[in-house]
Amino acid sequence: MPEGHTLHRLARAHRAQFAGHVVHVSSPQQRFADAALVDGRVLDTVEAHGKHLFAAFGDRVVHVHLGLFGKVTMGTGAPPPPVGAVRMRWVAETGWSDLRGPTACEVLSPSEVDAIRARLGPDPLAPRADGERAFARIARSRAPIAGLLMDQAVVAGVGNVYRAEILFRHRVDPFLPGRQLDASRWAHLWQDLVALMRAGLRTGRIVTTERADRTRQRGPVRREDAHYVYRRHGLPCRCCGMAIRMEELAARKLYWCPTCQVG
DNA sequence: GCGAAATGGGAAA
DNA sequence: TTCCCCTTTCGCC
Repeated sequence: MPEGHTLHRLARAHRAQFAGHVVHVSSPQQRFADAALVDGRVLDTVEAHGKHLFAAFGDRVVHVHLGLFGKVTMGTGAPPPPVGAVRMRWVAETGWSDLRGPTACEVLSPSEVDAIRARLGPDPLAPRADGERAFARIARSRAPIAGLLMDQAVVAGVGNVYRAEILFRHRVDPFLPGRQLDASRWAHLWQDLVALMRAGLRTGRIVTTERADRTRQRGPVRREDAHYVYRRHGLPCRCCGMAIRMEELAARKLYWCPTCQVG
């Protein structure tokens, strides 16, 4: 489930399990030849910025981007025999981790990492993320807000689920040009996005149909009740009953309520 | 067993 | 805007 919260969870889990340990890095699938460059080194730390993951082994950094299909499985004890296409495997005395299907899995220098980070917008899950910086770009763009939210140079870490849900929660028309979005409306949306993604970081799920600050107090939300509009195309809006709509925007499916989200 | 879809993004046109 | 890549899972024969 690779939106930003997933990467921050992975960073945290890998720090907890591998930081300070010698890691044996390999590529059972053989498609990550550079594994040898970091194999046997001590892992310093792992950080996430948006949907990018950076694992530092001294001056060599493993950069991972899961893309749409990438997945990580990990465990303690001895690693199981590799099943399927394992691009990268980590094994340490504390456990193991397998990476499958990533868009990117490469070894970079610190300056190459800086270059990637420099082109990313603020990450709502970063400690002092600056929503104003994102708004500065939004406010001078004619592009639809739904597209801007998915642009990692504007906001890093938002994917198709969070963008559809955050727009619904604030009743924003997804096709509204960025420059027509009020600063105060954006400020509320950003604040809510931070809370929502923090809840996702805590729970490992994207649940948007209740207030983010209450997700721990209530019983588990059923899968079919977790979203307002995402993949609810044709189903009645939870607020007005109108059929939720779906349309492709920049090759990604966009879901919204045509009556709740206007103007 | 096969085709489609899935939380992405980069390069090419 | 269109194509292409990555892998697994699910629905439908």
